[in-house]
Amino acid sequence: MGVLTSQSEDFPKWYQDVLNKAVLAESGPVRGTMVIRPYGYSIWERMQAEVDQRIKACGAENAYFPLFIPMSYFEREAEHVEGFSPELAVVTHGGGSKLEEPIAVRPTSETVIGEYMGRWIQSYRDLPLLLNQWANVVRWELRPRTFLRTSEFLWQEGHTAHIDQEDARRYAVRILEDVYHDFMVNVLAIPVVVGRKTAKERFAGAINSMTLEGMMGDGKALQMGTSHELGQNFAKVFSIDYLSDKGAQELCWTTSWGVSTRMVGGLIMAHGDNNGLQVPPVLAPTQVVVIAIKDDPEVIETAGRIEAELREAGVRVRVDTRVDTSFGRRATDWELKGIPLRIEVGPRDLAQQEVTIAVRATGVKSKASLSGLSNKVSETLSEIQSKMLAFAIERRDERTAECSTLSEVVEAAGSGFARIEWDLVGEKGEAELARSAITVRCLQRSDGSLPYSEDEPGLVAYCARAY
RNA sequence: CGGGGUGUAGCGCAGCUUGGUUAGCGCGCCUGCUUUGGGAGCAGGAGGUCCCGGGUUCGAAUCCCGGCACCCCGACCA
Repeated sequence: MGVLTSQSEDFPKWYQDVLNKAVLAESGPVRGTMVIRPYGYSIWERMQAEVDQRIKACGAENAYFPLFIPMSYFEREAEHVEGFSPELAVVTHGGGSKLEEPIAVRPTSETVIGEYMGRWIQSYRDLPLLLNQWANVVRWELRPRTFLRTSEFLWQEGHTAHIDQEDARRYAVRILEDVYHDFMVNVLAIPVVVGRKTAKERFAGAINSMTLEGMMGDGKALQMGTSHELGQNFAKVFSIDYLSDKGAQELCWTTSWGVSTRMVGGLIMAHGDNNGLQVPPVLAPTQVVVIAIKDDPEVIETAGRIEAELREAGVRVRVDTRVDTSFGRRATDWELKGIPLRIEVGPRDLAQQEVTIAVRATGVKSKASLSGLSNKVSETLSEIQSKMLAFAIERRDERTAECSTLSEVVEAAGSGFARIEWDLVGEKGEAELARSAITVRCLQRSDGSLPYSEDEPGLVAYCARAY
C-alpha cells in the first residue's frame, strides 16, 4: 500500500493526494478558492523570481493597477465583454449602500491598464510602453480545481503598447520565447509545445493568441502560459494613441501576456510520480535536505556542518534533525515534497567519513565522501535537472502521434497529443473533435516555428484533451 | 444551468432501514515509556451545534417538511 493513490488507478485522486500529503494547498471556504500553504507558496515564489527576472531582462517594468474596475470599461470592447462577462464577480454594494455603477473585480486588466496607457502615451517617444504587474484576479469558474482553475488566482500580466504591428508582434513573441519558453524548459524542465491558437481558442479581444502547452503525466495538455497580440482593438476604445514623428495621430498596437499559479499544478502533474511531487533543482525552494538519522551528538553536529557548507556554496539546503520522528516517516515526507536530493547522515556513514546521497528522481542511493561534498552535490543537482527534462521530452515524444484522419486523432488523444495537418481539420473538424472533448491546442509550421496566420498552408495542428 | 451524490471529531467513514443508556471506528493530535538506516510499538488521554430551521414524539443523528452548503459528470477558462 502506497502513501498515495497510484497515478494509474485514479490520476485526479492522485493529484489531490499530492496536494494534501506534500502540504501544498487546500480548498478555501468559498467555492473555487484555495489556500496556498507555505511550501506551495515557496514554489510559487521561486517561479515568480525566475519569471520576473526574465521579464525585466526584456525591458518591462512592474507597476500595480487596482483590483476594482468600473463595469463600463468592460463594455467598451465588444468581444472582451462577451468573453468575460459570464465569469465576472461584480460588487454592487459598498459602505452599506448600493453603488451608482457596479464595480467588477478584475478578471484581467487590459481595460484599466488600457485606460491609463491612453493617458500616459502622447508621443512616439513614449513608445514602447512596457508594463507588468503581479496580482490576483477573479474569474467565477464553473468547475474549479486547485491550482488548475480556481476562482481567484495569482499571476503576472504584462501589458505593452507599440508603435506598429511589427513591433508589437515581435515583443509578444519575445516574451513567449525568451521569458516563458526559456523558463518552462530550463527551470520547470517541462518541454512545452509552443504555437498559435486557432480563432476558436483565441483570447477575447485578441487578434492572435500564442500558447505554451505542457504534457501532463496522464497525457493531457495544460496551457501553461499565453502571449497575445491585441491589434488595435483596445487602443481604439481606450484611445491609446500618439503623435508620430510626422505629426500624425496614430493608434498604438498592444499586447498582453501572462502565466499563473496554474503552473504549480502543471509542475505537479508533469513531474509527479507515485512517490509524490518532484521539483526540478533549479526551481526547488529546497534543493537538498540533510537528514540526521540518529540522536547522536556527532551526527547532529556533522549535519549542521554540511548544511552550512552547502549554503556557503550557494545550495538551497535545510537540515532535518527531528530525531524523535522515525527515519522512514521523514524520508517519505521529503519524497512527497519532491526535494531533489537527500543527504543522510548516520553513525555508520560517519565511521567511514562519508554520507549517503539519495536522488529523488531515480530513487538511487550512493555513498559520498565528506570531503568535497559540495562539489559532488552541485554536480548531482545539475544532472538531476537534465535527467528530468530528458525524461519529460522522452514522454512527450513517445506520446505524440502522427495522424492523418480525425478518428486517428480521437484515438491518439486518449493517451497523449495528436499531430495532424491543419488543412485536414479546419473549423469543421475542430467542432467535431470538441464533441470528443478534444481541442486543437495550437498550430505550428511544419518546422515547428510560429505561423503568422492560421490560413498559411501546410500548418500542423496539435490536438489533445486538456485541463 | 442540466444530471448524479454527500453533509456525523482536523481528515476518511460507520450508525439512520426498524427512534431509546454515555454517538462509534481508522488515521491524525497530546502524555509517558521503549524505539529510530524506509510511513514504529504499547499504555493512557483530549477532541462532537450529528449542516441549518421547523414539525411529529415521553424521547430524533435516525421519521416528515423546508432551506443551505459542498463534491462529481457536461458547456467556459491562465
